[in-house]
Amino acid sequence: MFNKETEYALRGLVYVQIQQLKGLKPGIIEIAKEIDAPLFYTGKIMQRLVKMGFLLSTKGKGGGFYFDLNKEDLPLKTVIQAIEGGKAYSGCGFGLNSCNEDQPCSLHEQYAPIRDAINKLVSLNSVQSLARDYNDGDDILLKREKTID
Amino acid sequence: MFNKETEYALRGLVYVQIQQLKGLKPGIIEIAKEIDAPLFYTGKIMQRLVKMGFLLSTKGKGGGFYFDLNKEDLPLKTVIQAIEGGKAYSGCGFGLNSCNEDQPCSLHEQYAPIRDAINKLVSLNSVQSLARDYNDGDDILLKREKTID
DNA sequence: ATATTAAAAGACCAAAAGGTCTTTTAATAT
DNA sequence: ATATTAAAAGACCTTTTGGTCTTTTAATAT
Ligand code: FES
Ligand code: FES
Repeated sequence: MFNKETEYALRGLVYVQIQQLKGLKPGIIEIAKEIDAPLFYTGKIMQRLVKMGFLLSTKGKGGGFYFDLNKEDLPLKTVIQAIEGGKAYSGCGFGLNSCNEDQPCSLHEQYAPIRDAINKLVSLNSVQSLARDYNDGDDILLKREKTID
Repeated sequence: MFNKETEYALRGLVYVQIQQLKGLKPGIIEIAKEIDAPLFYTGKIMQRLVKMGFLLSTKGKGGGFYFDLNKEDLPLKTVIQAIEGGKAYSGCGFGLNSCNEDQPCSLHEQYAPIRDAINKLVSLNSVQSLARDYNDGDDILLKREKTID
């Protein structure tokens, strides 16, 4: 669905928000462990997210990542677009030059509603809404135990 | 949506089928030009498809690519899976360990129907059905003229 | 036979994605 | 002030994806 960087970014952001709801400010080591992502890579990605302005951080003792409470909710789409670019889920399913209604490909009629649904999903869901959902009970959002076979 | 190799493969297969309906047997040079893909890369991909048993080819004069008429229609999904592997559109939208109903993530309820729709689309549409649709009139399946700006 | 044609095989290359690690900078606590 | 802590910066590496090109093999036509 998404590439690794986007996946780790979304999971990391949601994890930070979950902790923030508990009044905590997690660091890279904790985040990487909890979202089950490579430590240094997670660090790099979180730093990129800070530079992009999606969240804040402080260095030193007691430091970590946190959200500016004055900012509005961050839709998944905003993060996805910032990392993967606008082409994600905006183009033709068949790889033609940008999909449109006037010159639809054979798959357009079937694909367009799917693409619209994906767009809706990532627009309506935010880092904050997912974190709130998570807080409501289930503990399987970020890291799932591998089923024993 | 798909990676380049899958895109070129699908376009190439559909193009071969379209030509076959006209009694023709296109070669790499023609295919690459018509589907607007890199010549040598197209060649490599078409060869891989032959080796995978999706279509046939003959060398030498009058040679080219064609389908075994005795075989049944080739669903897009079969091609996609052969190239990109089974993980495509079978996993969790959030990157957890394989999506399932028992331990759904926060997005599962919204994502599952989308994933199912994609699966249905690539299962119900085949190289042959797309080629037949194409033959019905519109000429924009494989290569679209860039709109003048 | 042999010249021609076109796919098959495979070596090779470039860019992007994914990932690791060290050094530097900025907080905080003592 | 200085030791400690943790993010920032950035060099570096590996794998995958995407792509190019040459050589070989197998058809066909003369
Ligand atoms: S034109 Fe191909 S999906 Fe819209
Ligand atoms: S468990 Fe995440 S989409 Fe199904």
